[in-house]
Amino acid sequence: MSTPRPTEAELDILRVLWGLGASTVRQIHDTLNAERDIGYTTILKLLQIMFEKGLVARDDSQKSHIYRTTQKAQTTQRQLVKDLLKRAFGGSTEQLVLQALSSKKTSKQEIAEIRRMLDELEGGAS
Amino acid sequence: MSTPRPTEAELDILRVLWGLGASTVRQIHDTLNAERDIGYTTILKLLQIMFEKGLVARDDSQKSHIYRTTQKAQTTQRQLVKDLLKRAFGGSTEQLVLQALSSKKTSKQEIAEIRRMLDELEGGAS
DNA sequence: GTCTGTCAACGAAGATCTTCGTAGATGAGT
DNA sequence: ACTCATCTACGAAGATCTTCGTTGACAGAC
Repeated sequence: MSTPRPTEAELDILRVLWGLGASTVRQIHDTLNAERDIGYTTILKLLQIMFEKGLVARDDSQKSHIYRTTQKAQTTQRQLVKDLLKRAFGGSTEQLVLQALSSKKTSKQEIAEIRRMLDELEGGAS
Repeated sequence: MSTPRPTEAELDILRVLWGLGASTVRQIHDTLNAERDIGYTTILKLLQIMFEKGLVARDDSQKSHIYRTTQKAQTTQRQLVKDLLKRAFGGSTEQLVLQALSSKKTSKQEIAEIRRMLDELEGGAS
């Protein structure tokens, strides 16, 4: 039983948690509310739903419960990429990478970084 | 007024249209129904909705209307990648590329292909 | 001209997602 | 003990998405 794919609003919250680490509803709301108008109880409700889905865990030993992700950012991100790869690119990794690189101006530094990753990947794997 | 992001079911249909080119509802249904059980009228309804959204155009000069995409596959794919980049990766292209490459075993050939793309990208752009 | 199969149009039910108001609990300060 | 601020829990409304049944149009076969 794996965790389901997060919805859009849920992903917003996960993104905040990846940035802040374990947080209270208040902290998450403050962060997210700076980007877009959103009610406190909306965040709370979402976290409760995410808790039921297993997307987050919580420590309720304090009055203000503390939420944290159950999956590493990498794991969730990889799943999302895998989905997109299958649903939109028919599994063609290089097409996805191509669009990723051309969807945004990519700096020479980033390109060098990616080259390094390719080297590692080629060196290590089959 | 740009076209909205396709939903999951809509993307299934776009993927078929990218593969087949302009098609009738029947053709799309036959293709998609081979993958998963789905009613004919479901496809029809989706195409009508997609038509209203501007995701597809249609030629209704024949009894069987013929649908085609209004955007090139590349355009839609790039938009989807851009969204994912922003929503899940905080804009870090290299993280996305990294996850793309490690989400599936990537062949040496694919890696070489990607290297070539990097060369081109670096040659042309800033 | 009637029957049969195929088609588009329409409406609607059910699921899921998003959002928030309200109510009730709890702890801090006075 | 009372009040105020803060917190969780709950329910529900509205939006969107997904799916398909039904209906009526139409064309070809007989």
